[in-house]
Amino acid sequence: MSFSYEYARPALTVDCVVFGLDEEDLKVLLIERDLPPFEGKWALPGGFVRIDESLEDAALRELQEETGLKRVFLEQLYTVGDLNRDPRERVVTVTYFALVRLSSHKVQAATDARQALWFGIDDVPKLAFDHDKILQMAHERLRGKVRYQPIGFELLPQKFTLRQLQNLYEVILDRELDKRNFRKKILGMGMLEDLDEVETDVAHRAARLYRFDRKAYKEMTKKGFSFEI
Amino acid sequence: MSFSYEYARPALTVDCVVFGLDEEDLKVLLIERDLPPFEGKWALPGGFVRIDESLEDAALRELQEETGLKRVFLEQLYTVGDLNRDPRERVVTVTYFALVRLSSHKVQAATDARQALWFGIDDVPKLAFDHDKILQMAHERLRGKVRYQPIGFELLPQKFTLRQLQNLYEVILDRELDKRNFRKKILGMGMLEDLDEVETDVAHRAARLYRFDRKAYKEMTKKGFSFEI
DNA sequence: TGACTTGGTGTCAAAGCGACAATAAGCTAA
DNA sequence: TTAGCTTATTGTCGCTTTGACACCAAGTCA
Repeated sequence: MSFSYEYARPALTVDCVVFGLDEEDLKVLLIERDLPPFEGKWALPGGFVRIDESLEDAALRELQEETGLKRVFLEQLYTVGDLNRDPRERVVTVTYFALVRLSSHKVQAATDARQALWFGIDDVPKLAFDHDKILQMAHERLRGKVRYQPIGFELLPQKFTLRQLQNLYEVILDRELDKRNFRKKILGMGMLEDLDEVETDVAHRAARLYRFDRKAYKEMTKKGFSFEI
Repeated sequence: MSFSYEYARPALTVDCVVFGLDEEDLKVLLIERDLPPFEGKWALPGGFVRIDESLEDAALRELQEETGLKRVFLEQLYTVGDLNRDPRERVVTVTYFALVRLSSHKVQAATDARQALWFGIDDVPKLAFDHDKILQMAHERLRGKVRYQPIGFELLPQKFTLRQLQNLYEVILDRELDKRNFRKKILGMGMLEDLDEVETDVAHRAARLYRFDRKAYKEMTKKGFSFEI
């Protein structure tokens, strides 16, 4: 069976840049390709869009098929359609990006992928296609977004310490923040719920645990509050 | 002649949201469709991507063909691929948005369009396809962007008065700004060149003319300056 | 020349920002 | 038991930025 059209059509794919936080390092999820072209090379998880699924559904499906990741929140990033980005033929790809809690997602390679692995953002090898460029764009978007949207919380465990939160911002923004000013600012926003618990199994004074208060945050944005770090 | 593929492929199009400023109103460029579907309805200029042109080239070509507009600066906005957004078949569209000086661009309908016209942003009729949604998204992007990037200058004549600039921000942000504070802030940024000229043909005291100093602005951003209104 | 319209300017109080250091709590090892 | 180590927690102060606010200047027109 085949499909015919009056004019040539580019193939349409989706690719996903998934970020995670592992203790103190920002990581990105990559797969090792099991098919040509670029067989054996590392690449972003992704694949062809089927005619009867939305773009986001395609991205979610490919992500699950190739890495085992389910139910992540995807945000569209950019659509790349340069003429020779795929050696086979004209391919246009819609890219997505996502943030996940590394600890709560087991990854496992499957269809079309030999392996799925988390790479430290500074240890990413040369990627297939123009995926380096896409990854770079996603990284920039992350840096930009984290400053005015509370997306950092997607990357942390549900319960976290202020030190973890600050560390996350320092890793993503790639600069140090003053501990006192950071705490003052974040706590002053009133969107952290103090759980009245402390962390355990640390060899020093235990820090208090907090939780992101989604409801409070929504209320605040409705009233014109604007998050900013 | 026809083209066959093993799997069904969505058609790929581009659509453009072009904003302009007319004295005091924000306008958007629309075309009246001359072909089914939605023949006779107003829509965003756009059309099919050819197999041998980049997405942006396609957008520029369609814009020129349908409205006569040339050499505009396009920025990619979003890619829409819902299943039934086109009654004919599955169509995925990559949307772009642009800002132009209304005065320096004559528009004229051509291919596939009966007319090309500027509509006040509040007087836009019901559009073909899901173009209403796309326009709304573009409008939000514009509002968001204008606050932290000096894009407003794309919409004004090269020489402009501070009143014109302030009016632009008021129209886009949809709120009034304090004249003194606005001038203090904008002039304090040091990216306006005082031309030592005044406007003419006004029935009151003539205002000084300024020009956006692109070079100074670039220097400043290099040094970490961040534009913000 | 007087009335009208818009252009252009400065101050002050409040809030927010960044720089800065000392004590508290809990663990470990002697 | 205690000394020492590590990290948690907290507040002040000066500076800058922000937003509120009102009057005179310049030019046109009748």
